[in-house]
This record gives sequence, structure tokens and C-alpha cells, in this order.
Amino acid sequence: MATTMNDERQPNARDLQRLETRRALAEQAIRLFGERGFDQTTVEEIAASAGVSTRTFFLHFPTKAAAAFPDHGERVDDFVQRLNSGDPFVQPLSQLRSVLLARIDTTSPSRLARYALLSRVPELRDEDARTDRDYEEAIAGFLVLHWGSSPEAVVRANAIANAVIGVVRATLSAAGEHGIDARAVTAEILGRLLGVPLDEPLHSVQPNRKPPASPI
Amino acid sequence: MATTMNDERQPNARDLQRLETRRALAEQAIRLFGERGFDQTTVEEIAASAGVSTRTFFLHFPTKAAAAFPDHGERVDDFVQRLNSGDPFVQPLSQLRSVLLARIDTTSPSRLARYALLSRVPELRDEDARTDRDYEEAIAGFLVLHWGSSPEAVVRANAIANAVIGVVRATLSAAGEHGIDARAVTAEILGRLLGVPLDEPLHSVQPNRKPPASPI
DNA sequence: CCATGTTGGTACAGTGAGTGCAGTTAATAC
DNA sequence: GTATTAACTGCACTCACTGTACCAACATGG
Repeated sequence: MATTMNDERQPNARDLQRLETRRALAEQAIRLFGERGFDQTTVEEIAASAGVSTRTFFLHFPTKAAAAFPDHGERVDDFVQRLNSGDPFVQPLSQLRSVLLARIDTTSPSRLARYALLSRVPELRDEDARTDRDYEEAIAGFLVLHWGSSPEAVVRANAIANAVIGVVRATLSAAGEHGIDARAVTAEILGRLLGVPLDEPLHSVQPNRKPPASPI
Repeated sequence: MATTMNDERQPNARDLQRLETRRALAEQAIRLFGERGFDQTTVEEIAASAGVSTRTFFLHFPTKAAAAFPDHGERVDDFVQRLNSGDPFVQPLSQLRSVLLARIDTTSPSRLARYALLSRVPELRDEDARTDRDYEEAIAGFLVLHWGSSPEAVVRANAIANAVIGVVRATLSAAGEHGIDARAVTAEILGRLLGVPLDEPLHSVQPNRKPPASPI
């Protein structure tokens, strides 16, 4: 349900300890995955590099691959919050579109580097796809909220959620891999998929609707 | 490279034996996954039910989950062949579109039942997503073949491949789960994504291009 | 400041997926 | 008929991941 509830407290010494352990585990995991490869890295090594026991690793991450995505939960929560915090009179697809594009615009170079790692390591790509399902569910839920939960609406919502996530993943991973600007392609394809709202003209996108020309 | 080479032979007794073992393994795996659930089924049990040793299972399938998709390779090969066997003067996106819709039209009820199982079992859904990457690569390769391999074309091809597979997966799984007709929604969204070719008017699709109305 | 509950971490034993390797047997090729 | 191949087996091994009992440090409330 993506609880955006504020269950904040003053962080204890214990909280800080826990956070630091988690951070160290993720750091060492990402480092070792990059250096030796995913399969050549054991959880035992990650834990030892972070200075904790193997068992502790699994108190922080459910799987070996999950350590490469330490902030996944927060990012999904943030995404959901942005989706739902828009002007309620804006068309939901427009809202979705602008949240997605904003997210691409604010993707840090370090995060892009992570995407580049992702596309090179199949196991991490799998994990990435798995985590993307949280976004799909968020998007589908958001659309169903506006469209109602008739079977047709649900199918439509899921189809669009899947498509949209597919586009973003592909363009972001290309951006990480080849340094390409993800925004233009994403905006163009999202425009076709979700409709091009008139209030935000796109930069480098043709007027649309002509048979998509070969990009050469 | 999806070798569509004909390396056919007369199947001898050994081939038949191998095929039969593989078939029995897949059958028992699917049965047990459905009856007990994925996690509650061990490879040892699958192998025993099929009357072979545990080791033999892994001579036929690389992972436990793969046994639920025994004909994956052939289906991908078939898909690639259909993609490339079209009229070379047809726009590639139109070709892609009609191959995808044809595939949905020819999805057997038994296969739909499998999709329903998929959407209930998270581990199998993961495996499905993993196998879908073969389709993504096939589609992206097909598009790059027509568009050239400039970075922009590659990004575009990958983005569209991801989106298209996402749509098909969502609609097929909804069709399996709720018995909904996958074709209409797929055709509509693919139409928006890939362009609606004039030579094949769609059934239940609005003229497109107006802001996508709430389906309620 | 002490008693008491809480919690992050550890040690250990276990399950099960997946692999490498060295056979065995039976069909096939020559 | 003999040599070869290939499907299958048995066994030992690695490693991801889990359940459980435990400890030690910290938090909390009087």
C-alpha cells in the first residue's frame, strides 16, 4: 500500500548503527559486483568486506542481488507520492507522463552509472526487472484509481504501466550504457503512448502521427 | 542469432527418449507448481515424479523455473521467423504489429491457462519476464535491421521492444486471469505505440489521437 | 542509576538449487 | 562385432538462504 505515513523518530545510536551497516553492505556489494562480477562474488565476501557476519547480510537484504538496490523502497515511495500529489484535475496520463519525465531529468550521473552496470550484469538486470514491478503496480494502481476497477480499465492500466516502465527502463539503460540523452526518445514514445498534452510542447519531437520514420 | 537453420534429422530412438523425458519433466513440474506452489516443490520431487534422477532434470532445464516453459526456445524461433518472413516493403512497425496481434489471436486456451498460473506465482512471473527478454532482443534486432544501428535507432528500438512486450504480457496475463479479450486493448495500445496502418482497420478502436478517454 | 525489555548482530545447523566429474548402459555408427 | 556416442546416474561440492538460540549493547521508565 506504499505507506507514506510519517513514522519518523529521532534516530538512535542503534538506528545509526543499523543504517551504517546497511550502507556498508550495499557499498561493498556494488563494488564487488563491479570488480569481480556478480557470480564471482559470494555473500560471505560482501559481509566480510563490510565487517559483519554472513547472517547479518540477510537481515538487511532479502537476496544477494537486492544489495545493489539499497534505496529501492524509498524511491518507489517517492514516486507514488509524486504521482498522487498532482493537481487532481490534470488528466492522469498527463500526470504520469510528467512525473516520469521529471524523474528522468533528475536522474543523477551516479545513478546512470548504476544503470550501465545493470545492463552489463544479467542477474542484476533480472533483479531490476523484479523491482520495476513495484513501479508497475504503483502506476496501475494510480490509473485504476482514476479509471475505476472494471476489468477493462484494469487491463488497460496494467498494459500501459508495463509499456511505460519498459520504455523508461530501456532509455535509462541506454543512457547509462552509451551516454545517450534519454529524454528525447522517452518523451517521444511516451507522447505517442500517453498522448501529447498541449500545455507542454516537446523539444525535439516531430508533430507525431505520421508513420514513425526511420530515425536515420 | 536465432538460427532458423534446418538441422532436422529423422528422430531416432534416443531422440524420442530424450524428448519424452523432457516432456514428462515439464508436465510434472507444471502439475506440481500448480498443486503445491513453486516453493513447496523441490526439483527432486519433480524428477522422481517423472521417473528420472535429480541430476537428469538439470540436463534438460537450466533452472527449476525453466521447466514451466518447455517450448520457449521454439516459440521465440517461430516469432523471429514470422517477423522476418514478411513482405520486405511493409513498414517494420506494421509488420511487428501484425505479428504480435496474430500471435495473440492464435494463443490457445491451454496457453492462456498457463498465463493465469504465471500471474499467480511470483517466481514464475520472474522467469517469464526473463524469457521475455529473448523476445525483446528479437524485436529490437528486427527494428535495428531496418533502422540501422545508430545509437538513437538502437535506443528507440529497445524502448519500443520493451514497451510492446510489456503490453502483450499485461494483456495476455489479464486474459488468462480474468478471461478478458486481450485483443482489443492490445490492438488499441499497439496502435498508438506503433501507429495504426491504414490497410488494416481496427475493430473496436477509436480514431485515435484524441486524449485517451477514461475507459469507463 | 538500576532493572528490564528491546534490538542489532552472531553462531550454528540445516535445506535446496545448481555444477563438475566419473561412471554405466544401451542405441548407433562403422 | 566392435567402437563410439549420448542419455542418464551417483556423488561430492558450493553457495544462497532460513530457523533458532543466543549475546551484548543500548534504550526506557521509574
